[in-house]
Amino acid sequence: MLKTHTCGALRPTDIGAEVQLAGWVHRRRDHGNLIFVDLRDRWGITQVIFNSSGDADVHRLASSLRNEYVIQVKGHVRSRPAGLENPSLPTGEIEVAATELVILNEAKTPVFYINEESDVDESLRLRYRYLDLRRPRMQRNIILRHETVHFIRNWLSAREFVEIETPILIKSTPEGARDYVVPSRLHRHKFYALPQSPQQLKQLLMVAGFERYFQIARCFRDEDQRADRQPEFTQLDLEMSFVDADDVMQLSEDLLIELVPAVSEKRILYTPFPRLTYQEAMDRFGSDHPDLRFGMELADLGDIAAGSEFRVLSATVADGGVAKAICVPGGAAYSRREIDSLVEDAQALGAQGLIWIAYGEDEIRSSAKRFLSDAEFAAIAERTSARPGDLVLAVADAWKTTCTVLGGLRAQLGRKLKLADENVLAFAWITHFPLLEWNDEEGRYSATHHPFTSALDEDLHLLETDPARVRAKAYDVICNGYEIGGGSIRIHRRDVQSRMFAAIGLSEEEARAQFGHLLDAFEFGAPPHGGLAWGIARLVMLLAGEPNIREVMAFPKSQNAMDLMTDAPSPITERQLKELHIRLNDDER
RNA sequence: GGAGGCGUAGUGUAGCGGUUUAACAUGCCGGCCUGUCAAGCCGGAGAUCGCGGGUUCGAAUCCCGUCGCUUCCGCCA
Repeated sequence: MLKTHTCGALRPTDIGAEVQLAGWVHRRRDHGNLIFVDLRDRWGITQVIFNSSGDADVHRLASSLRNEYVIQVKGHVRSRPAGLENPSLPTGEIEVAATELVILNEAKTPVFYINEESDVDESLRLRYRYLDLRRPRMQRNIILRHETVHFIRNWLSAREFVEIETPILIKSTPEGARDYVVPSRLHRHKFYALPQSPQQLKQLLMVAGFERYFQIARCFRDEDQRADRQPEFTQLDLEMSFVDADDVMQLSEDLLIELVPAVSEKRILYTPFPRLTYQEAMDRFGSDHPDLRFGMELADLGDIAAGSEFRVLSATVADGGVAKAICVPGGAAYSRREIDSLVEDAQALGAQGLIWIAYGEDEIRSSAKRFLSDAEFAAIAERTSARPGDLVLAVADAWKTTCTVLGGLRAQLGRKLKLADENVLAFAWITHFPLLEWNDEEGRYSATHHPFTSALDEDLHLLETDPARVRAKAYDVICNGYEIGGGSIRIHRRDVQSRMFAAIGLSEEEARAQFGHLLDAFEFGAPPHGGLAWGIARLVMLLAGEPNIREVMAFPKSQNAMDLMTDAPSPITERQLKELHIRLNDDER
């Protein structure tokens, strides 16, 4: 070892010891005859002092040090003079008086500050990720991620789960997200796909009798990015046999409840985790992954709307739509411009329009001033608990549109008004998702979750007659407005799986071609099974209090899926293309 | 595929409603300095204002296009 101690280790009890440290020059303060160097490694910072009254060569060499030089120092530990301790450093009571100095490597001036927290252009950070990762924030986050994964592995291993790796080169299936594909050299014109998740493989592991499986699994989806979404990501993937939905939820809830205090300072708001049905989550919060750290719930104005002279309201309700509203505390003070921008936001979210009512101290301003009676304004205020000074935003539209628009505004205003306590994690379960969703584009139903999800026993008989009403044995775990994970009890019977494929418009032949391995397996004694998967980075992002997923990934991609450091994706050679039997279509470049 | 934001010395920003030597902070280089810890003081270098085109007597500034980063919608079994 080039060092006897880390830069975070030395304490007053070490005074007098001869030590050797190695690390990066975090900062230097050159007083001429006296040079202070803050030496940094992963574990901390130790002040090293070079004095011209000592070895002149060492002192001269020290004056050539610059930020981020990699050095090795030998010296003895001594206490700092009285009154000159640095209480903000764990090593602040001591310093190392250097007797020897080796410059292990010089460094160019960093392209951005490593030694202070400051905003840097994202593309620079990504291009020089190895420098970005030196910064304390990133070191903390990456280590937190390690601790999280480590805890999960130990916890599950202690409960007889087996970690099993599944292949990265698998079969492409057109259902679901767009696959990343890999051309085959040995098989002309054929392709592997990278897994969107190990879903089918873990089900086959249940058929294989492992009963309790998990994996920290890399997954790939060729879809566009979001702040919480990368094309390549890591899941905690988990599957169990002979369980029902409650068993899987309880186990992962227990894991989360023990994990959070073990790795973070965050407090879990509600235990046990509240359980909301999909219907209830949409009705009350306008989202299937609402932020439960604040209220601002959607109020139903159905009865008020039904009896109103205001046609926009009454006709919508008469046509089977709904009318709902949220109350924005203090919103009556918003300028007309701010309100107009909320109307625009609502339209961008899919609403035909947004009715706003500003309840002032002595007068009411409203976009529906001419259409609503005083009694109706009063009834709406009562229903939404609006007080003088508040702003009510109402939407009348189809149920789902109304809910998602108001849910979107609720999320946006919650952030703007800082209604959420950032030290808190509000976990909850969302259950009773619809099994199928109508896909307008393809003119057929598609699976809400995935086509291996089983229906509620009491709804299964509707699969052929009224598919939209079938609810799933599926559950999502949500936190602070993010979907952290989801899972389900799977179909384990061949006949039921065939009915499901038929319900999403897959012919027997197509099902056979795409999922034959699964159907076959179900004929060899598949046990009842279910599981779930968490997005590891999303969870760590919340634990770290970070606003986006890149902050907890060592080497994330940019929004257009590029690796700005290595410049991937990049062209390949003609020879590689030839081996892969691929000819590029230059017309499409 | 669509909508918005940003792009000015190494870095972070100001200047944008037309007239500047393109400003400030920090970093960088040099000098002074024996108790600093975001060290201090003095001096210096450093920017074809992302790129291309247009309007104008004159463009960092206005217009068009393009590239990069980012946020959102679509998409994400």
